[in-house]
Amino acid sequence: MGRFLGKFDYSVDSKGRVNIPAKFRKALRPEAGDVFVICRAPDGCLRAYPNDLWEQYEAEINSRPETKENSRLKRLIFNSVTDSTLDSQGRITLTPALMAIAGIKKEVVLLGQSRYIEIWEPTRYDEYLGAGEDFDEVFYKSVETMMGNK
Amino acid sequence: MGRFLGKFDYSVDSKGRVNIPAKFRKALRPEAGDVFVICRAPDGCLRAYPNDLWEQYEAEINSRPETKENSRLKRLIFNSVTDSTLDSQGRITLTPALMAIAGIKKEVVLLGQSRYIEIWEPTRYDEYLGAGEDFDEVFYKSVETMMGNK
DNA sequence: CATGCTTCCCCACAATTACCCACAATTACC
DNA sequence: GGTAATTGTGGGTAATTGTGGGGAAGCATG
Repeated sequence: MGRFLGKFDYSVDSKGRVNIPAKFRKALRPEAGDVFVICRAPDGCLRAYPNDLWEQYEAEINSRPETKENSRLKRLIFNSVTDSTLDSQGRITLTPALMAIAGIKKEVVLLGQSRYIEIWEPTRYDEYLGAGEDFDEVFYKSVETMMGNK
Repeated sequence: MGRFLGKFDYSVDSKGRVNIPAKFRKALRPEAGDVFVICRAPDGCLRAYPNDLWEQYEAEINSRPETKENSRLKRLIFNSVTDSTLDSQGRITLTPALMAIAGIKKEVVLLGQSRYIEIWEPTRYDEYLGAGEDFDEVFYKSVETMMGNK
């Protein structure tokens, strides 16, 4: 319970609304109160955090020393952060600013990442996954050790 | 108890449902809650992990620092992960995406791998076993490698 | 105060999925 | 070896899900 698994392809309607898979809605803890916090993430995608998890993340950021670098990171993050409550059909709404950052137009990929959800523009997503080492290489290099030992 | 042994040939119906051998269902620990997590595995097959085992794996991934490399690994893994609960007849459901990855159409081979189950397309499975070094070679080589490293 | 624009809430509908039942073949058991 | 339970496979139906759009309720603007 409380985990997001699976890849889903959805469309964005003219109002910027994006469906959240029923599976993910069921995985949402009641503490999150049907609220997602959406922010920009590395490699050109967005992340939707359940509200309760975001609060932990926010606390962690605030606890960092206020160096020049941390201040800049904080401003970059908060510049595009938006919270969105699920509507009665189970959708969230993306702001134009968020869509611009991720290059999202009419289609999105939703990627369950266990504790949060990533939102990608489909083409950008395919290019990201296609670049670099392929699955078997990465698997044998990094995963096998751990899976084998436990 | 709690181990999957044996090779089974089953069919995939029009809804993507695949039977799980009664023997495997009995071996499933109650902590798994009749849930399997199915993901892509090396050499063109799939793996079905009992939920409790998968959760250990997931926790380990989540504990890693968010480096560029780890992020990519995480996305590659989660890209093809789906969880499936046994239905009332003891079957799991494969998504079209998973079937495409493994080249599965109408038939599958289920291979008990002690802690998890591998799912293969029959032809691909036979070719994999037939190609490359034979049993004796691999066996002795593997033992020697272990001796050398210890 | 009226007008336009946006935001939210509700309704509608096609497609998909989950749940249930059925049945033949196999296996277990006495 | 015969009978009863279990197992593997298929399909039908009802509920859910994904998607779109309409209309009321705010909020700024002229």
